[in-house]
Amino acid sequence: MRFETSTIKDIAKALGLSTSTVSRALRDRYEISEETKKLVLAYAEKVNYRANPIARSLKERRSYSIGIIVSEIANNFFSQVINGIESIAYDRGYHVIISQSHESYKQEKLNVEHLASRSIDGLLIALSSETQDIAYLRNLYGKGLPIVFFDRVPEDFDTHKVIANNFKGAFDATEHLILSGKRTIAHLTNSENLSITRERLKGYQAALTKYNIEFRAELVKYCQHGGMHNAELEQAVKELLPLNPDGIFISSDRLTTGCIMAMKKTNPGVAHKIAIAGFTNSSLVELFSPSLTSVKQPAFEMGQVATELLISMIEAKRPVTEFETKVLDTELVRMQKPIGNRFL
Amino acid sequence: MRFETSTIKDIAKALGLSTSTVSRALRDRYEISEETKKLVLAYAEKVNYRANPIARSLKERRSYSIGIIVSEIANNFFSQVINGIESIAYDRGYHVIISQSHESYKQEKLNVEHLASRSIDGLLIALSSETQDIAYLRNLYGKGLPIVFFDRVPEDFDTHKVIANNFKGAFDATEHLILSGKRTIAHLTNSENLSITRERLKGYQAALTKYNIEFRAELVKYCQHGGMHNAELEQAVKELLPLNPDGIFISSDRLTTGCIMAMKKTNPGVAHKIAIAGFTNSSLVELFSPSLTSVKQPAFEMGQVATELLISMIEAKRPVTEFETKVLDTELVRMQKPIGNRFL
DNA sequence: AAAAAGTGTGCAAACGTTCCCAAAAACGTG
DNA sequence: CACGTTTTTGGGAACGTTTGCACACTTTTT
Repeated sequence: MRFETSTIKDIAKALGLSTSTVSRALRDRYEISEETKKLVLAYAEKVNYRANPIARSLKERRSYSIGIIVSEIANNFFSQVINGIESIAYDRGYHVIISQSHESYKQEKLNVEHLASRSIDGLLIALSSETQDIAYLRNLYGKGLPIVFFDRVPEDFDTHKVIANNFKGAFDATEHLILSGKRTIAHLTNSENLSITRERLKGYQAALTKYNIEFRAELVKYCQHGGMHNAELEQAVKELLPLNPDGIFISSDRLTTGCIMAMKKTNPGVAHKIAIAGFTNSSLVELFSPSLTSVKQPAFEMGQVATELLISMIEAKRPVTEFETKVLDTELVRMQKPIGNRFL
Repeated sequence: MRFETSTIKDIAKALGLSTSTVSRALRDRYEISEETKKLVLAYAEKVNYRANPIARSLKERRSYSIGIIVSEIANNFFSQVINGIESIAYDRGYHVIISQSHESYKQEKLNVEHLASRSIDGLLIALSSETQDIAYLRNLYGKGLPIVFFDRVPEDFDTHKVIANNFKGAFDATEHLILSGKRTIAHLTNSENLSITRERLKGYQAALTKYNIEFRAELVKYCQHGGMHNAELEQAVKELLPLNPDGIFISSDRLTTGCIMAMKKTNPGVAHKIAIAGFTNSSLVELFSPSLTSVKQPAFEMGQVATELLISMIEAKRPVTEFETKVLDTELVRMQKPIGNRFL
């Protein structure tokens, strides 16, 4: 069950030309007389000709599509990044294929390899929290697949990368808590595997240092699965609360919302007593209770920049050897103060 | 810049066989000796052979991929539907390509036609709130492209459809408000173009009727852009509040969150005085303040069912003529009562 | 022992493009 | 008007598969 469309051959036959001529007219390549070109174009328009992208891909050995790997599309940050990616990709004639790793290394690898076999022209990827071994990416990269990392990037991989200024974002958030008078500030974060985890931890520590607050390792809790499992989060919260933190800095979107949820569930009483600052791109934070201070990443822009870089690699005539790591600034959105004695 | 992989030809050459034999061994078709099959399979495994899906698509005139059109992936409901779709599609060997209409008819049409030209084998679509004219879909459908609608479905289009029990969901939510003592219940809803709008309106009306509450048209506000524009939402809220509703039933995910946001912004004082019940699949509702009663759709399941139906159409040997409309039940999640005098 | 049936394999065409190469047409130029 | 040069066109291979057909060989049937 497939539907018929007119091909270049049909046009050639109808016009008494060769397929090569028609192809040239359509693609506007090489020398071709203005006259025949017009003729062909007019006829193509008339029969509503659409080039078959599959055939084109086969011949040209590229697909005009780029693969995206994120852990979860149901995540404000990532869906905004994807919107940024699309905005550039479509403009430049590329299609995007989105895959989700669900924070699983196995799934991530499977998806990447699936995409690669579908001859994507390039890959945009934010690593899963489980990922430690990126040999399979090196392998593909070595074979010539352009890759640009964003958000969660590996350290020793020579290619373009786009990240937020995680250090500063974390520093600002922590400093904000300190300036509101908090002294026992916990840090709930993602798997140590991730670059963002390490960078944000450093920002957190730097802020403590600046204000002469001792860093206490037991106040830092890692969630290996990035908050995908509720049990993990609740466990972390359960371990943290007995230490009586008066503030908590949380380092990722899902963890932030998940943590508040876990606190409300396990210790509803204290949820409002602890000041929260966390990375999140949710547009709904204003509705949250308890309210929180959030670090917003320029997600849309991150997607755009990463895509520009990727396309530049794809379309480069010679292998690219100069790589850059773009760092984009985050924005601190301060908690809204309660009005009166009601939490609004 | 493209990377080399081994082809069927390479294998044939290495093994001294013909490409046909290799192809048959790989595809496990026709009569082929157990022996050669093993030989080929072993070698293919060794060189990590991956069939080129592009070539296969060209030859077979199908792509093993299905297109998805939703208005927005950054929407809890739709991202859950997509997860459901993926769960089935991948199992059955299909790839999914996601496109967003951003509630724009033009964008929707463009995306669909783009997908069609990329020879997707079938289409799963939830119409944009702007869409009135679906002639272009009929056209493709007439040419043989299998289409299954979900959530937002057209009335007179003979194909499979999967929807939630919108009438009942709306009825339950409205009834809940009534049973909590509300008598002036407003209804904030999407564009009249959408099936879900009409069905939910009926459910709302039925509940009012059951409890002898007069239906007042001025209490119903439509948002043509489905809450994509803040101005639209704020305007609706501004028109609604002077009518002094004590309850409000909201008919979509984005509108629900958007409306609360708009109320808090424009009239923070009353936001907590109006009982809210709305359709939303957000996992974050528990964090919201004011809290609300929500109608949850079985989004994941909806994606699964729609995909099953679509694949059955794709793989049908003869044109399908018997169509079904599956209706899935919604779930009412009652508002959590405030604990003590704090809104938790 | 010959014919029929069954089994495994290879050849070659096809899917719809693009593009190299050569041929043909058009044009200058001495 | 013969020649070179430029412009335009067509032939045909190639991209990596799948598959109808034919052929060769083996086995069964008569």
